[in-house]
Amino acid sequence: MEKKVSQAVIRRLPRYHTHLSELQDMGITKISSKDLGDKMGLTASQVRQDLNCFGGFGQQGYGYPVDGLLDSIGQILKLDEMKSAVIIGAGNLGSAIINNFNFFKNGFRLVAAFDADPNLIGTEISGVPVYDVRELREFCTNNHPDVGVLTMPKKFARETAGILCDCGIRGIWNFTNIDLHLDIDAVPVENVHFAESLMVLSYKIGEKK
Amino acid sequence: MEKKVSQAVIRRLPRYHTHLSELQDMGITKISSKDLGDKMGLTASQVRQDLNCFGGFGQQGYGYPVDGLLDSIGQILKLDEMKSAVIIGAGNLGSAIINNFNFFKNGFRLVAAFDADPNLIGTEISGVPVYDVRELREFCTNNHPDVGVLTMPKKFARETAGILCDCGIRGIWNFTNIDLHLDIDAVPVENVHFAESLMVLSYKIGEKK
DNA sequence: TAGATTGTTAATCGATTAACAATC
DNA sequence: TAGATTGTTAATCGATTAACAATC
Repeated sequence: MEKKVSQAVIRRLPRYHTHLSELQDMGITKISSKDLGDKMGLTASQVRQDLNCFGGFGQQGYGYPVDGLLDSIGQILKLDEMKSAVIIGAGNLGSAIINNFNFFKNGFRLVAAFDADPNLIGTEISGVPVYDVRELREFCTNNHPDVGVLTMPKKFARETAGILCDCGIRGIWNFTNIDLHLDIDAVPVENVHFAESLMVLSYKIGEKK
Repeated sequence: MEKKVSQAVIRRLPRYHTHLSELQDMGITKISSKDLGDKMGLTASQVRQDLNCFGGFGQQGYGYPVDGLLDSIGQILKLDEMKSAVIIGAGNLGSAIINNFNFFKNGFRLVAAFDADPNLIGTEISGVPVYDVRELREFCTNNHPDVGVLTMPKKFARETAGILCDCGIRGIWNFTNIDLHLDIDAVPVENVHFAESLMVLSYKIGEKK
């Protein structure tokens, strides 16, 4: 497992996980690299290369066991190690994520939300308490959450990311339209940029004409 | 402009747009490929290669004019051509997107929302009327929206995508955790997969340890 | 055993980086 | 003019695909 795994492979891992889950739900117990590749739009060769970055999960002449492979990928993605998260920004987007997103299924427990709005502070959203954002630093110092979810207005994003990093956050899940990519090299950042995604769609539509 | 532009370049275009906007807001009028690359975490060479897929926007010995380049990239992304969109699913996530996301800024007008909940049907969310999802097909046939935004429960995603394609939709912006990539080759799909993003973050955190 | 399909090495393809002449 | 920086070609690097021996 000592070869360096490329970014491209890492980004495909969650897709393997999703598709294998689907197969499991359908009661399928084994799958060949050919069939899995067809389902995902990859070549059989690529599927085998990808999986072999992490180990030999298959069996010659047979294929891959769905259950076993799903478990293994879950472990590679560390979905089995429970982590804690806080969310900063409990407005529309923040509360939508709190209410809708299944943190637990992805190995996370959402322990607290933070906001500046006095009408929200002190309430609960789907069982998650909303605290005053001014208490963020103290809370993190005491409770060292693993991940910070950024759903506040983007002008506060850098400042908030700074506080989280000060307190030893291990990762940032960024929903603001700001490029946090490079600023904080030490802490991994994953961006969910709605606008970028829609712009790409706009471009693709233009190409079709 | 006849060279085929790679997927990798296309995905960087929105980032150029975002960063150039930022520069413009700061009152900066020109930028070199070196400085823009530093800001974005790319090499100067890559910046020049990327931009030259679409034309020579710079000037030797000077650099790139921020305003002009921003405009040009906006045109490449077709942000200047107004398109219409409908959103299917006006629950938590759907309403969060309706309320928060600036469609107009990205060249879109959100003309209608659809839902199955009788409590929502007939209401308005941020000025967008919510219709019965059973009227989706008729509405699209009559109004031919350009893009469909999928924010309904994932079990209805494929069926809904089918209806939209029947009615000649030009693009799909998919927020459900389903891989619509390949099903409908003719219609471009852009996925916003929260879960995949968080799984990648989980993996990266695991790597750091 | 024969057929199927993996794991893995080699070949190809494409994307990034480096280099440099052109030119503002 | 001299300095800076582009546009573009060539070199390098990495990722995908093809091929095939190993083996279930």
